[in-house]
Amino acid sequence: MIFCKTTEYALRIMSYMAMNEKKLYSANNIYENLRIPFRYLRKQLTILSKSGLIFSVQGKNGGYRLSKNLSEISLLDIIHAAGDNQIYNECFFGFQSCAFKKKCALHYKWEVVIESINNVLISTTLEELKKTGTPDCISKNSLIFTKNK
Amino acid sequence: MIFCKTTEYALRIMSYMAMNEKKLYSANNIYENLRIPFRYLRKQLTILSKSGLIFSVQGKNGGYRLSKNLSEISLLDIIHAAGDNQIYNECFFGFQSCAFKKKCALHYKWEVVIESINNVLISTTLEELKKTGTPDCISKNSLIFTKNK
DNA sequence: TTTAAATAATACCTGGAGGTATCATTTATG
DNA sequence: CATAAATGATACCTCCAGGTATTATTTAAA
Ligand code: SF4
Ligand code: SF4
Repeated sequence: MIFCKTTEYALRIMSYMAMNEKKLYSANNIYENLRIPFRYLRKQLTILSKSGLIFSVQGKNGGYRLSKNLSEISLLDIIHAAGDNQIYNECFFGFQSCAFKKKCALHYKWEVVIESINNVLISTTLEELKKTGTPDCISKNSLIFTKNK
Repeated sequence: MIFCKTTEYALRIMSYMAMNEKKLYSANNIYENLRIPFRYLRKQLTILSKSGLIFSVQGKNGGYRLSKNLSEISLLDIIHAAGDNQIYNECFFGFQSCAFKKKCALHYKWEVVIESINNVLISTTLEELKKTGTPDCISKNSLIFTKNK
């Protein structure tokens, strides 16, 4: 699945919030739509707030709102904001670095894969996602995971 | 890093053993070259044996040997043999399946990435790896991780 | 000014991946 | 046949991602 759950959650949340960049989304609202375990969701939202990609408004009628333009938030930004510092290493076998001139059969093949991943993550912004309306898809999909608060 | 450690270990082990398909490799030999934590390595070797990709010879001078032709062992085979049942899901957000006609902006973009991963895993066999001599690279690289038995 | 609805902080619980430790079994060889 | 060198089986340890629980703080609005 490539991303860890927490990162996936962050991607879902941010994509959902991209629906309406002006709106203040409460944790409750997000929970109702994404069905991410409530208390964990709350925790992640504060983490995302601290990252600066969104900001929070406390008190009654509070919530969260994007703090940048959609076009200024890439998927990679979100991944980092979620605290996922995983680097998409280029060695297929997971070695830190290859000290050898002669590369194995996988080296270049895999480099292409890694680059295509990074390319998607860097070049795709929330703006692009909004156009095709992901969040709707997301919220409906998540109804599969029926959980109680 | 895409693969879990255990899977990485399996890939390293099998690639190393592909160097000489006739040879019986002892756990000690593999340890000396790959520096995978010894007892864990032992455990993984028995798992790989049970999977059928390699077989073990017990007793003095025993060890492990590939039980198929190099061309018959793909990277995906190895991953499965290592007990890694992860399916390379096509939904970027990690949803099980998309019940919607209208796909989000990431759907096709990501499908391409996933397919390229699966393509490498399915189409690359140990035969191909042997040609370029990965194992040497692997063994030298692993000396970085100096551990004691 | 009190209350209720929201977020913040903090500490704890849990399962499973990765790693250890110990003992049992197999077998070549002197 | 005794020994040493190998693998097999099993049980345990440890850390951390993911998830819970509790209490504190902020603020709109009745
Ligand atoms: S040559 Fe192969 S083993 Fe060495 S760094 Fe590249 S992918 Fe990894
Ligand atoms: S359309 Fe988007 S959210 Fe829906 S399954 Fe495809 S990638 Fe996932």
